[in-house]
Amino acid sequence: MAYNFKKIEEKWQNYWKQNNTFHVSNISNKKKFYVLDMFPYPSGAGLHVGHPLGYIASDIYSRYKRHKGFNVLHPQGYDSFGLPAEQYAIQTGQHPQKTTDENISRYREQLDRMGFSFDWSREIRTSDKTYYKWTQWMFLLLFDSWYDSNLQKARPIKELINHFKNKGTAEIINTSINFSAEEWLKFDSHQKEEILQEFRIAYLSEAFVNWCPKLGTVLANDEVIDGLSQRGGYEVVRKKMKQWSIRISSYSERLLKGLDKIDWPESLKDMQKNWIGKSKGAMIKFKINSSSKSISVFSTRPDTIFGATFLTLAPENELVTELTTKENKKEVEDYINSSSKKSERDRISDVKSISGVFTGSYVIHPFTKKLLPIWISDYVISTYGTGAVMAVPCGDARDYAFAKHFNIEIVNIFKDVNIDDEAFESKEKVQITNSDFLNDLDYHSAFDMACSKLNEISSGNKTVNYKLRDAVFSRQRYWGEPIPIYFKNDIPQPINLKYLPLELPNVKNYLPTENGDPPLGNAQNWGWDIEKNKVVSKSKIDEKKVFRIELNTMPGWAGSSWYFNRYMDPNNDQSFASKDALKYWKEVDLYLGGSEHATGHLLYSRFWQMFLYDMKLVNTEVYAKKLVNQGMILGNSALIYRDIDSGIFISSDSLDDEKIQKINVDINFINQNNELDLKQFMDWQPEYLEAKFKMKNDVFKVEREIQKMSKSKYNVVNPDDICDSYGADTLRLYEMFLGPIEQAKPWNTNGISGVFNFLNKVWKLFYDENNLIVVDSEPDIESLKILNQTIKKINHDIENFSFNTCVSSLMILVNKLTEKKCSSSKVLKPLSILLSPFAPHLAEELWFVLGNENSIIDEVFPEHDPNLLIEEEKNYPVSFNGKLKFQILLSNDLTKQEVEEIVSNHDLTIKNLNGKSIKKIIFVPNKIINVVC
RNA sequence: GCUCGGGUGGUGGAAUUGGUAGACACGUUGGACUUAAAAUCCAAUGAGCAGUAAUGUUCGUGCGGGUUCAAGUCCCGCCCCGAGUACCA
Repeated sequence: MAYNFKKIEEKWQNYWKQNNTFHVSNISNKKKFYVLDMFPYPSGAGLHVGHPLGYIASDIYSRYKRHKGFNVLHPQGYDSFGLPAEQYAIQTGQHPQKTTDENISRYREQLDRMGFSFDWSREIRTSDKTYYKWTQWMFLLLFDSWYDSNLQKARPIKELINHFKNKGTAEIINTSINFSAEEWLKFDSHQKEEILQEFRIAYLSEAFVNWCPKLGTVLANDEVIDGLSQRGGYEVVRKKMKQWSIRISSYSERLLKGLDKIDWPESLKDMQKNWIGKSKGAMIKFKINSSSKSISVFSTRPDTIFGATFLTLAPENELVTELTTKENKKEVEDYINSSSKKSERDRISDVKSISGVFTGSYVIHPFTKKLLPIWISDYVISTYGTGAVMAVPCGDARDYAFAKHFNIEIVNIFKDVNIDDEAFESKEKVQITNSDFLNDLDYHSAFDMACSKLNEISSGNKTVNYKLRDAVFSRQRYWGEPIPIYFKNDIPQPINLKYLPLELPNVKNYLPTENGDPPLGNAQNWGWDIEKNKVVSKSKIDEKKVFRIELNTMPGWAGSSWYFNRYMDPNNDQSFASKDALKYWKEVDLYLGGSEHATGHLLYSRFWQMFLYDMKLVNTEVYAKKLVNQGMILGNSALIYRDIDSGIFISSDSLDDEKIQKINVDINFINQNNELDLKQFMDWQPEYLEAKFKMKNDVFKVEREIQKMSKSKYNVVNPDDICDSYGADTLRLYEMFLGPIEQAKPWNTNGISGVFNFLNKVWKLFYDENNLIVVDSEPDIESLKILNQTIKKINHDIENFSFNTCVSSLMILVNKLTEKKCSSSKVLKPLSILLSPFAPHLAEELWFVLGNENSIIDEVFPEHDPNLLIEEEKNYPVSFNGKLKFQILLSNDLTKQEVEEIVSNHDLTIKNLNGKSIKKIIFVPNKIINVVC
């Protein structure tokens, strides 16, 4: 009988479905274990081979834990709000809800084929109103909260208002606003709200966006390539807009400290640490020469203050207009204009070109009272520190280059250091000179001294700065959660929690309105009636009873920042999850997903959970104890060149000196010789219908590049074909066999037949051409030994998420059993269970043919018998330098004397006591001896 | 640019974390079975040199240095590739 994977897989998938095998209860006397995957965004391209990599790994672990006797929660859902569905809606006019639903059912079909042990009764979708109701609810909590820096936690805004009523801003730290209780009571509602906005965790502020004037819309960074829009290749500028933001920066210190409490990969923690970017330094105030104002600067090197010879401001700095003198006005405006066309990333990463412009104004050095010129340069970023830099050319490479370029004075404050050619950036082994009271001090003492002197003359103080910025929360998009806020006389008002969800309205057009409003501006019914407490027609807005509703929607990260809590109790409509459910499941025990989320989702969700914890809504501040990163499966992308000036597409082999933009095209349009099918390409998107090409010998070649597999890169490979020709079990094993899960790797199917052969070999241990050949007799000792070795190794390797080596071990075992013709049920039974997490369909079938009636999933995972694992000693000589040389590796129980005896004996061999019996092998005279004869 | 990874045969990758580099697969070559092919099974397979052969020997983990009796593994300096870089998810 042959291995019929199709029949087997169908049979067991149906069995699991009919028996609710993977349904998990919140009530159990077993220990709980929560295994979570990062839920997918249901893109139109379907599930690609990269998605299952993590899901297979987590499924193996979940099934393993279940075999070990845990009550395992292993849910799945969809992060179903997002940009691509909206872009598709713009192109086709179809409602994103419709395409999202279609994509989800496609995903579900694909997921079902792979035999995952998900409990689908707990499925969630972020775009479902029963889900986003709670996202909106949490947003309003953020709106109605402030961060108390004294207590280091979030508190209800009401408590702050009470505090203002009684004490004004007294005792409130980390704020620049000051008023008394009496003053507070006299403020009108506008003024009060303005002040509260400085404290609310969700607040309105001006922030920069990518604005494309030609398309009349805000673009995501992903839609901008080399400063031009991906669609059409138009100019994009940075423009200020009123935006909702989340004050995540107030949690900087806790987010940093919290890293110590979680078992996440060190590299990922490092990334978050650096992203939060804590640095110690000083806030230094420089008085402006020509006005009463001053410029505050954050510097990590207050010790070098006497080396400061100018100040540099970001072009966006609010003081720029005021500081610019008449003579410099045109130059400054031109400069600001040109830098608004550069992306922030380009500005920071371009270290080679030096640009800047003098404002014409000066500040006064707090100690020397010398005048320092104020310059503007776009390497200074408005969102880091104060958007102004104290430039010390002798101690900073960038300032040095800037000063040389513009002929600004350079003062050397480092004793015995030559700075003729470059700045001296080290803090170590140097004394300060030329610096008045800091002379002869080292870095640390000078740092402290400078800070205390600044404090004395009220020109600054020691401070800590974080790079982490508040998170912009508004999107000028349709397909996202509506923000449950209406505006009464321009004051944002929360919609009462009772009336959530605020449902996403229908619109005729998913593009921004003619006057530049977000797509929700197209909604007819988008007024909030405060008497009826419901949405009414916009035409009824009268600013008395009916008010306009916020037009922006929430970003993708809103719904994904708390979803792990929802799985615990997904159908609850009284709360986001019941207290009992939250208490039982508590937190995620194993979270599996890509490291590309390191500074996005994985930081936002930690913040969100901390906030919920502060609000006493969850029981733990840490939502995922352990995180394992799955490396990305990379795709082989195809890119074509577009001439920026003419818009003509250029074949990759006929590029001259054109300035080009690279565009990803669908890999399905490319043949084996990397040639593009022009017809398919032109039909692909409306804007390419009229495309013109520069070709060579009538063919158009593309460039190939390895990139992450993603719909936006059009390089997606589906797993369906592999399920069709080899089956899900083969796919599962193969994806694991490809390499360690943490490692990124390009997709290829070269070795898949090896894994398929393995499953066939397993099958042949049970069946010959016609019959079941399993026998009850005792197995031979060698088969038993290797079985026990494998059991030991697999237990160890699963716990360490080393699934690729598990597969290898299984292969070795099966090869051995085949060689030994071992068909004893005493070996095949444990083999089936070992196989179960990896190839669950086949394992179930084998378990069944061995005469068992119940699913294999609740069988106890085998433990090895230590008596069968006594290591054999291996003997072999080593030689080098033309002479025979022996290494004697000693076990701990050999004495020196015994060693000498062995050495003196000329009949030497080397004993390799194989790792287990001796832990560490160290050199002479302790445990290793080299002997030359 | 900055932060974090990675680089081992023709290919994917092993290597008990400093102790026999190349497990397990793929591919390739040869053989068995077959009229033939597919499938399956067996054998060889890092490169070079010597030898009919068993075998011996040199070189080999991106590049250049270093530490060590011993380095794929640790340290210093480079090169290349990937991810993220604050509105893709």
